[in-house]
Amino acid sequence: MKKKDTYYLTTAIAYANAAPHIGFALELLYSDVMCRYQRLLGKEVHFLTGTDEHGQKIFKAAEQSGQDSQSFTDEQSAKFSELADLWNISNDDFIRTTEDRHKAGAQKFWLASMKNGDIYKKTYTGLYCVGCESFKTEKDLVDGLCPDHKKAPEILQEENYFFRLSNYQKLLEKLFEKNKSFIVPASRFNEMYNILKNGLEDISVSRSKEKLPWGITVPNDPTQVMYVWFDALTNYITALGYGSADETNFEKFWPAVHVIGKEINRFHSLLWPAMLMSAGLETPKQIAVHGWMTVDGQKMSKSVGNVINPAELTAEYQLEAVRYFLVREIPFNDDGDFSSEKFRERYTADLANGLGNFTSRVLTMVEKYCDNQIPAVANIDNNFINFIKTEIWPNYLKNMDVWNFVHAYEIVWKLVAACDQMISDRKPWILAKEGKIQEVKDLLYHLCEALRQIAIMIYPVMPETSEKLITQLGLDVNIELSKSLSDLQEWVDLTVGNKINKGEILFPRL
RNA sequence: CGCGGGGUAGAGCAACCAGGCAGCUCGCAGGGCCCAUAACCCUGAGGUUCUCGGUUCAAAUCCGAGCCCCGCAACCA
Repeated sequence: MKKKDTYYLTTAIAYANAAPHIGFALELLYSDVMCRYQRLLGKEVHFLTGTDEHGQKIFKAAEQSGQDSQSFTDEQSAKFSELADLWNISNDDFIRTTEDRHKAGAQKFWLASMKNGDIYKKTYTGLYCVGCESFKTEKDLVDGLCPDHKKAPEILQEENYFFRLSNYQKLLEKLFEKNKSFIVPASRFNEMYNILKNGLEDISVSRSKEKLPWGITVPNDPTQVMYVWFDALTNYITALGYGSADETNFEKFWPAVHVIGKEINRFHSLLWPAMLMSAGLETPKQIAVHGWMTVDGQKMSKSVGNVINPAELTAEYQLEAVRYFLVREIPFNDDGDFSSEKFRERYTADLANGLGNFTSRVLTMVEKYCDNQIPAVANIDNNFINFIKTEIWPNYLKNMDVWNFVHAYEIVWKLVAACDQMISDRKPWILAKEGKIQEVKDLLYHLCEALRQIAIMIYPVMPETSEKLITQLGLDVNIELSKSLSDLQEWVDLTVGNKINKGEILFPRL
């Protein structure tokens, strides 16, 4: 089974107990950039996102809102798929854990794991807080009391199903040793590797239905529902049709690259691979762990009141600019800060004064000096071509490949700066006055071609701007974007004589 | 002694692994230009590289001690 031309990427599924958080938008965005890039590389991409809709918190949130759980989650989940549309996310599928295709698959998965002897019943004795309706650990308690309800928890026994995570200690270690980029960045890999080496214990993977009616029923035991994580993680394969009559997509696309936030790394890097091994399936290709966004240097929190609503953010600023800012400013492998001030700075410097102004000056000159047409070139500047070919593209590609979008786009803007500098050096307005019109045309031809290549490089992060640029150069968007990246990065003859379409200013000053 | 990351111009970061003129972006000051969105180009100012000690011809870099910030552990996105 050959899969080298496919690329399957998932975001974590968002827990749908509240309105979408900017952090999830960021995760969607990183994923979208990578998927669009992979499509440019010619891969057949399958991009999945969705919502996680079971568990205690959802059940309670629904109760509080006075709705039944299903209509509550219908409403919540819609907000997330709307966000994906609003942010121009190119996902191919959107899964909800309350869908039948997921529930059926999750149960199949349970049975596969159970058949291998990895799921067993055990009586669990724990400290149960009636107020919270959940078990507490010693560490949760303050002075022996539940911090939320100020009551001592009861000692309660419950029979649950457990997953033999401990069985996979050795196999997981092997997985980690064999593939050092199983988790990126390396710091996250090390974190998990250390936890792993400290030893894994079996974990409880079901709850009594009596206490928690909102979940997927354990196969052959109507008294129990699956623990949300055991349920949720399987979305990555149930969405591909695992366990259904048609497993074509599963065969074709699995295993996945999982894009997740650092807070759920354990579940994805330790529990999930063990679950997959238990069900006799391939482990994920990679876990890519991104950092968090701070606002004005502070952690976002409801009590501070600095939580950013993604829809409000893009209502205030141009979506493409927001996408660029986040990708350029919040490094994938680390935390990064958002502030209006930083946004304006980068917008003005990179988009308005940088790319936008550069586009504008080039197209205006083509209008003015070349009768609005892509000029014919007499002398090719090999230094310039080599610069793009050897300094820009390889660096761009190398960084995009490893989620280093910050550097990849830094490189692209180096090209913009080099072009601006070239205009200053050659002074086309003087050449024009001196009647050296072919020299002007040669220069402008090079600048137009550079602009075309820049349009391709920015496509993953600013697809609409990319298309605008391509159109302005008198090219056909559909034809250009259907070409392979190796063709697109070659220096080509733009269609000489093509009319350019100078449009609106790309990025007006704020 | 739980594990790990970090402290470098006003801000954000690079250089550290493998010691050799401390670099980039933004901001600031001055100059140039007139194709362009008051944009663009050039020059300049600005550093006790957290502290103390050690190794070395030479330390931001290596070693030791300390101070401070942060992440994971702990269903935060």
